[in-house]
Amino acid sequence: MTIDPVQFHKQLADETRLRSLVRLAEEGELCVCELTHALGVSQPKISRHLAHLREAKLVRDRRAGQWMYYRINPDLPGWARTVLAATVDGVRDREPFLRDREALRQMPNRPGAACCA
Amino acid sequence: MTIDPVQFHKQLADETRLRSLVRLAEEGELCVCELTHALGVSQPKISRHLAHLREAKLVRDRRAGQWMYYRINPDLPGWARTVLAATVDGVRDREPFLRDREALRQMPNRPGAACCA
DNA sequence: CCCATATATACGGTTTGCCATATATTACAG
DNA sequence: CTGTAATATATGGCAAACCGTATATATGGG
Repeated sequence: MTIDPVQFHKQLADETRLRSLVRLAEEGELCVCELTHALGVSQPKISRHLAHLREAKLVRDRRAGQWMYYRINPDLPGWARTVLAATVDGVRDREPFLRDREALRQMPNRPGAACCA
Repeated sequence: MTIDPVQFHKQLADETRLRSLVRLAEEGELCVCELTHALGVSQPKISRHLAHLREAKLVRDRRAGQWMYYRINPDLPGWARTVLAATVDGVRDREPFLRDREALRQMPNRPGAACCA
C-alpha cells in the first residue's frame, strides 16, 4: 500500500483529526458517537473529518447496525505507522488529549461492550 | 523543547517544505541557492517556506557571508525527530525526492566545500 | 408504516495558505 | 561609493480548507 506523504501529513495537521486519530490509536475502534462525546464537538464535524481520513486511507470503517465503527487502517505502510505512533507518543500526556481520554472513559451508555458486562 | 503537533505536521503537509526537509535531513546543511537548485523552484518560494520552517522551529539558520545555511533543528523533541526520520525513510526512493537528490549532486559552483577540493 | 437514533452530506460564508511578481535588504568586491 | 550576488519581504490574487447549520439517509423497533 502506498500513500502520498503530503496528503498523509495534511490529515495530521488538523486538531480535530489528530485528536480523533489519537483516540483511535489508543482505543482500537470507536463509533462516531463515542468520538463526538470524547472530543466534545458536533456530530457533523466529526463525521466530515472521519470522511477525510477515510478518503486518505488513514482509517477504515465498518457498519454494525446503526453504528459506524472506525479504526486506524491496519494496512498503512510502515513509515506511516511509525509517524502515527511517534506522534501519539508525543502528545499522549498533553491537553486536549488527556481530557479526551477521560471524557470517553466517563461516557454513559456507550454502545458495544458497555451494556452486557 | 516543546512543539505543537498540529503546527508541526502542517509544516510537513506542503510539497515544497517536505522536499526541503528531506534534502536537509540527508545533506545536513544547505544554503538557499542549493535548495533552489535542487528543487528547481523560484528563490522567493524557497525562502518563504524556509521562513515558515524557521518560525515553526523545524529548522535553524546560520549566516556565512552572503549565504544563509539551513539545517534541521537539532533540539527537536524525540517524537518529532522520529516522525521526520520515518517520513524521510518512507519517501527517499520516490519522485520527486530522487530527482532532487540528483539535481543537487549535479549542481555546478556549489558554495562551501565544492570549490576548494 | 412510523418514529427515533446514528450517521452522512449539502450549502453558504469565512479564513487560511499558496503563488508569482516586484522590491527591499545584506554582504562582499573593486 | 558602486555594482553584483544572495536572500528576504511585501502585495494582490486565487484556491483550498474549515465551520455551523440545515437536511438527507439508513437502521432498528414497535
